[in-house]
Amino acid sequence: MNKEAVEQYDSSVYRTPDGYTSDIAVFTIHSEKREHKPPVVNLMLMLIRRAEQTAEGTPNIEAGKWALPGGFVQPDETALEAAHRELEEETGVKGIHMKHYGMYDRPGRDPRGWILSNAHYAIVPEDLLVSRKASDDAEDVQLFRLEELKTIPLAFDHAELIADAIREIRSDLLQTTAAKNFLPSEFTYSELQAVLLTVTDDPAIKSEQAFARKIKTLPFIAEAEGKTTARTSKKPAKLYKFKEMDVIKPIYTARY
Amino acid sequence: MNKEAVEQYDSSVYRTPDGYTSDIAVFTIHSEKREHKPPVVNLMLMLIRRAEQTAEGTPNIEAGKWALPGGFVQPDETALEAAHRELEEETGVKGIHMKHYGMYDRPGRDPRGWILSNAHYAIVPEDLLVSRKASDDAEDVQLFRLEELKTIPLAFDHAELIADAIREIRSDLLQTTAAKNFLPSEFTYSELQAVLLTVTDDPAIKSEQAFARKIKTLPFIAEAEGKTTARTSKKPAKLYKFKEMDVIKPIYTARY
DNA sequence: CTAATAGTGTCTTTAAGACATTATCTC
DNA sequence: GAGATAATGTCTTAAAGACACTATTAG
Repeated sequence: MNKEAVEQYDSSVYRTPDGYTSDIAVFTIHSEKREHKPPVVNLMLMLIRRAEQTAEGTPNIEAGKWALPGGFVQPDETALEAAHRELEEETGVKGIHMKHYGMYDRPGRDPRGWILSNAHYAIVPEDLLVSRKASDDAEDVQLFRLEELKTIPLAFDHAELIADAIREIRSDLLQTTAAKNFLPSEFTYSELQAVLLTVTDDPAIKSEQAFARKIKTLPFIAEAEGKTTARTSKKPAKLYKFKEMDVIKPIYTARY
Repeated sequence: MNKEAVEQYDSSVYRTPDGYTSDIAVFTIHSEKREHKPPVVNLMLMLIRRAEQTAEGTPNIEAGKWALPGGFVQPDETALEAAHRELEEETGVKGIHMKHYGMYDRPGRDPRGWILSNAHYAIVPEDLLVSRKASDDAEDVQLFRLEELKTIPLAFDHAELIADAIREIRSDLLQTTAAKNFLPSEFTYSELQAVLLTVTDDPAIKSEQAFARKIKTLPFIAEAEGKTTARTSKKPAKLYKFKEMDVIKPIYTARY
């Protein structure tokens, strides 16, 4: 590295952003048990309601509207690290799957100035969200079904961030092995199927028999030899697990 | 919007980034004709050699190393707009396909300070790059085959940006209709096949007969009725075009 | 026994894979 | 006619789709 060059560099010739934030679209799958009927399984998004006042007691921007959790990135961390830190501060959840999916930098998107947002989506198993920090007022943190999102007031350009997050998680669930982040390490065919059905109505995935057969032939899924569980039905069901491998299925071919 | 809140907001309580840059991985497909043999077709990446001195005459950081073209984003534009502007300034090329694929913000990635890089990849048909601006010294702008990239000195963390760009364009070419950006609006099966073969060796794509048959059944490709061209062979070949549609092919199913 | 999910048998239909053959044109 | 790419014919094999049927167990 050229030391002289570093010292001579004058960043003041360029205008610099007024802030760099990390936002998180936290998804979970909510399963609602019903008597004598299969459970209603839904993909849900966690939003927080912006407070009327800031911590300093001044009126808060976009107060009362719903927003993705997030906050300013510190100079000694990446936005991904900030997202993990903020999600833990907000919900007590840590160690979950998180992925960058977009960058939002349209001039005027935030009235406070030139503020960049690095957007991530997170996948959180439902049970982790239930054991949420007591410090959060339940009124201000809420899970929404995806259809509900059109009907509530959203802060800043978060309607756009959310629409993009949904598109991203949908394609990741169907085209990568991302579904594993909603599941225990060993799972039944019907558990995997339930995750996929939150984002698709493909008949080949909808049919129990077809899917139960298909899962055995998928190169990225292995049987957990000999293991079964009765957690999804009275009859014990075989357990499967994801293999560690990259999957690219070209749209131009049929097989793997 | 809450006006009082805007005025009371004090951005100085947070440290702000020292710069926001937009970088571009410019890909093109180079086709080298040979006598009595099929042409050698390769995916190539354009890089620029960093000057010894800045425009102000001071020593340049990372001078002499190869880097992705790019530069600082202005407050009145998005990084995507900046990428288009910079690519035109650099190569005279405009109106081409450009896509965000990553954000690079690791502390220390740029010795000049806390500098964020919003990375894009661009797809440029080869003939547009040939008519490059004369103002560029040919020595300092060069196309590299992907294998060559391991052997040349790269500036900053651009080795990482480039590796991610290659992964992204590879998966986009195979899993989306991105290949259309390397092709004329109407193309033969062998032209599409040549594009795909730059990023895959899938036997179903490699075989002429198999691919010529398969292209007729793809739901996102239509025949250009009655039209043919002889530009790829002595025998006139049918022309095809991409339909305007989203394609998601789940890894869990066989058909569309 | 009933109800529910798990899992198999089997037949039909469709598509993939392989390989040979024909078509069209330039040189 | 040689040589190149384009395109089809046809046979074999594998997989998808459909539907009936069996298995296991809680209540």
